[in-house]
Amino acid sequence: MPELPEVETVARGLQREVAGRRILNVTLGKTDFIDNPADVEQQLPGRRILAVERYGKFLLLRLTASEADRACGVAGALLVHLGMTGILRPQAVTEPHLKHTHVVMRLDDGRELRYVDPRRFGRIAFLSGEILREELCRFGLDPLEAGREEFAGKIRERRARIKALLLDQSVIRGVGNIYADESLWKAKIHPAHLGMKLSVEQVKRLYRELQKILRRAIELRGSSISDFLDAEGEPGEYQQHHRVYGREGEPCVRCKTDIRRVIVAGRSSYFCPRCQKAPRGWKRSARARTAKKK
DNA sequence: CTCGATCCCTGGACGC
DNA sequence: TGCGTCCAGGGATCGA
Repeated sequence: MPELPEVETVARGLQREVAGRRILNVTLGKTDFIDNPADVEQQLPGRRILAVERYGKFLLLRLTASEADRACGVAGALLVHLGMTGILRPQAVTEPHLKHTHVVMRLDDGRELRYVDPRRFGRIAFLSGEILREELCRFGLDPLEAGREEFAGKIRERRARIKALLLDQSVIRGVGNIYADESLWKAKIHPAHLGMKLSVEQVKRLYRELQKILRRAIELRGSSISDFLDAEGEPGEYQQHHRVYGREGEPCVRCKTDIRRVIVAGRSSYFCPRCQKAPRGWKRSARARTAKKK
């Protein structure tokens, strides 16, 4: 599932593979995850891909102004969110289309840039000018670019649970369930702690560990849990370094206590009950919630 | 402001 | 083998 390290890996691959290429035409399959399909179909052809960047969990394909109306044409960008199962990569025209191929962009080098996404949890949009600027402004800090003070400020001013804050793209952009749990474990913070209840020391540790984990995961080309592949069609390796994510019932590598899974902020959260002490009141309310549900 | 619930979607795991 | 059921997850949205 593509989070910051996976998207960064894809962005770097695409930058190598397709930056500089011109888009000749666009063919769409299912379009219910595309903001304005007609726009994508009409605006892309003729434009050149200037660069491919990562923005949070989005891929940002910077495009030139269109050839047809260079006089009044505006530069824009194609935003691609891979959702859970999205794969964006260039392939030879001779390669057969995989099932669930929903966007095909013919390039001027004879290849096709293809977007495949079985679950269609992703999003694609062509945006430019002020609209693009506004869209990007909705998101919070990039955890690798943010300073420690800035990061700490954003966390400690909020009463929401730290897990919810890490997942909230308008607070921190790019972190998802895997890297949230991994960094909280490393920093020894229970996911249900409230942002404003964390000590300066705890937030510092979280900032440091989150950055370290993200950087290491990028080096290993991300985590491939089920179907993540990068722009070259290769899986990542960071899943072999997960300490808590997906390891319910296995011993904590620090203290041997069994890893547990609870729902925090509506998401599965893996943690070590010994290394990551629950905040006061959490256990009781968690039990009450489970009981009520039954 | 923060929360949980619900929906979107498909494939994989699991039970019978 | 072949069903049905549950679950995964990011994000939008809605009501409490």
